[in-house]
Amino acid sequence: MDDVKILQALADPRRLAIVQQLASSGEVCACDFTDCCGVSQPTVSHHLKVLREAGVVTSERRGTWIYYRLDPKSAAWVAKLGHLLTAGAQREPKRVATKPELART
Amino acid sequence: MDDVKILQALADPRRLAIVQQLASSGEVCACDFTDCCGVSQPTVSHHLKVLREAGVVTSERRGTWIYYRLDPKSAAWVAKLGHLLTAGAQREPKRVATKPELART
DNA sequence: ACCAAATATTGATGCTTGTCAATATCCAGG
DNA sequence: CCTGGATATTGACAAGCATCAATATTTGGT
Repeated sequence: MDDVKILQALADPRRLAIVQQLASSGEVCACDFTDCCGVSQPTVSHHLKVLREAGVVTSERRGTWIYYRLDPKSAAWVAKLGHLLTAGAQREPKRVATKPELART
Repeated sequence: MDDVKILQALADPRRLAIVQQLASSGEVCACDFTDCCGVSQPTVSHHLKVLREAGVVTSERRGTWIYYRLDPKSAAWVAKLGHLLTAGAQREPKRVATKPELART
């Protein structure tokens, strides 16, 4: 599970919309994303592929339709990153010399 | 604060490295990122600009040096997204007909 | 076996982005 | 006010990416 791949997958307006719809619905048919994104079918297919290969979503075929849902592992990773950042944002600056060798005398 | 902008800012190996170093150190001088990223000084400056304009980091000038830290607001937003995704990943599929108008008879 | 609907792939195109060399700007000290 | 170090900007280039039209593939039903 590549860290940057997950962020790259989320860093697109259509894909973020897809992911947000998945988060609220739990499971969505691929054909329903065409409306949500206002973009052609091949483009939706492309975006779903990016999300799939990044491990953000999983797909399950049921008949002609393919249903998508969020992958818990990458979701957990994003949450972990969120905690890391919020913790880091509150941290007191390490006074352990950011740049010791160049410190003015 | 643009949602996608934040993710786009984080979705780069160098910038993620910068952000992670900030998370662990709390505050870092701009000059220290040159080593960490293995990339030229103008490129580091460019990445810091992207992070700044996305609201991911804040900068404070002290003499010749400029110190960077994480912005709590965007950090909180990432955490919120993480929670949204983890919650959505566990949700039971809405049985509220994903595609009612096309349902087979 | 054939048809229709859902999804995927291909190929082409225009836009965005990461990178660097060169140069410019800002700041503290002498 | 000039010099040296830190950071920013500019310009150029290559690589990546989102998008679509056209086409291919898969699947269930008849």
